Amino acid sequence: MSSIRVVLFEDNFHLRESLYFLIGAEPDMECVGAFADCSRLEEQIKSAKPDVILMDIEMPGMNGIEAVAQIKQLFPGIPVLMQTIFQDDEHIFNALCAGASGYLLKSADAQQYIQAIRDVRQGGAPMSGPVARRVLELFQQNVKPEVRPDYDLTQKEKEVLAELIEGKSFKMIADSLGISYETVRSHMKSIYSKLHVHSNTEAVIKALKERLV
Amino acid sequence: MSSIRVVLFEDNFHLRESLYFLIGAEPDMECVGAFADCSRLEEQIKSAKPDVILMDIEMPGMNGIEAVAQIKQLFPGIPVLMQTIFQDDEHIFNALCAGASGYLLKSADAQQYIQAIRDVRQGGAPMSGPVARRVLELFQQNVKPEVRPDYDLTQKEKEVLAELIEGKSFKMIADSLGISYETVRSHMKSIYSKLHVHSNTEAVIKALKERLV
DNA sequence: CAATCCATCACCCTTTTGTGGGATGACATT
DNA sequence: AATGTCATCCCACAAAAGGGTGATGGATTG
Repeated sequence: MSSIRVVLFEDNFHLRESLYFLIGAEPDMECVGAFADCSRLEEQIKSAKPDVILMDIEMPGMNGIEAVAQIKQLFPGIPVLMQTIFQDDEHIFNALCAGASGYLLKSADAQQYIQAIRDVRQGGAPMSGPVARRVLELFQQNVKPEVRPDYDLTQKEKEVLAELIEGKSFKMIADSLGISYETVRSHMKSIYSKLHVHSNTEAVIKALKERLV
Repeated sequence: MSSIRVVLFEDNFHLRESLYFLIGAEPDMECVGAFADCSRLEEQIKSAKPDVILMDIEMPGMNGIEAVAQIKQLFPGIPVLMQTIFQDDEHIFNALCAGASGYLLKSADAQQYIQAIRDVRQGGAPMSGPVARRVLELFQQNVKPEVRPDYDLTQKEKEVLAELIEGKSFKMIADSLGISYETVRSHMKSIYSKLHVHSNTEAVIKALKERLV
């Protein structure tokens, strides 16, 4: 693979310089930008065309969390690696919700930084040990392990339901599943009777709330 | 720290033996149990007193996901590392919800296994790269109470929408809000235009997915 | 005070859904 | 061979929802 293009945002001058040289020293990486703030985020990224962005959370002006949210909107494909001294839930939670692809504590050593950049580039999600554990715990708390009831829907019924919660009308469903309008209506009837509902809307609500599809 | 006591559950004989010797060969680990199934889960663990459990997902009898759920109930302090060939959402999601502390793909090499065991012992949550990424994505999808787009819905519009996602029909909404059917329709029209949707169903989907109410 | 926005309601017409039938062939089980 | 389930389709009628237009009074605000 060609060289990994890294851009970093870090307000501390010394740390920024250190990272810059650290990255530059790796044979498979180059640091194509190092900025002290996100004042011109969009153009900075546009011109640097990075493969990976290293973002400090605490910065003057726009902070790293707002920045990652904005990056995810403008350049959804570029993974953002957060680096911070904070390891409290609030910061981790917010950064990850904003779309970060990894979360490094500044206690990490040089080799961990480098490895994390490679990881995130290759589709991983590098996180310091304790952070990864916290993510799992937050996940386990927030995403209820609720066992999903099974309503004995057949395969086709599930397909129809899945299309329905895409917001499609019967006609559109018929079209995209390649079956006739009447068949869709048939399936809907049996879905209703299995879910004990009497409308399109109720079925969608039940399906979404109970994660049936 | 004293030696890390590992118990492993793996139905494949060769893999089980390999892991057994692999772990035994490490100076800071010992494999204090290697079982082909979870038939006597509780006593096996009780007598082995492991620090870490390595659990295969696909096994005859009780599968790894049920097993981890049970372990978490009986021995909440012992971290469980899942190992599997599956990397689909369903398996990852279920395993993590059940309480796993890590998730290894069987494509991992020997050193990754060993490192993962050390990690999980030290409070980390080792996950193979793609799995970690999926966990983050699932997390980002499921846990986001923060970002709520605002569509400038008026108070009454919100009320109507709230009733709608209860599964009520326009008539029922009119009734319970004490306004006329036509007024409900009026509100619906303006909700549609604000949410940029064209049906009852789509509005409900958008409202539920974006937690508008 | 004029301009807006909101909540309220009405009427008309079209399209989509809900509900009740019924029919066919494929396939699996008994 | 009989039974059952599933996916497929059709018809008919009624109910519900979608879309357009417009009207009223009240509250807010520039």
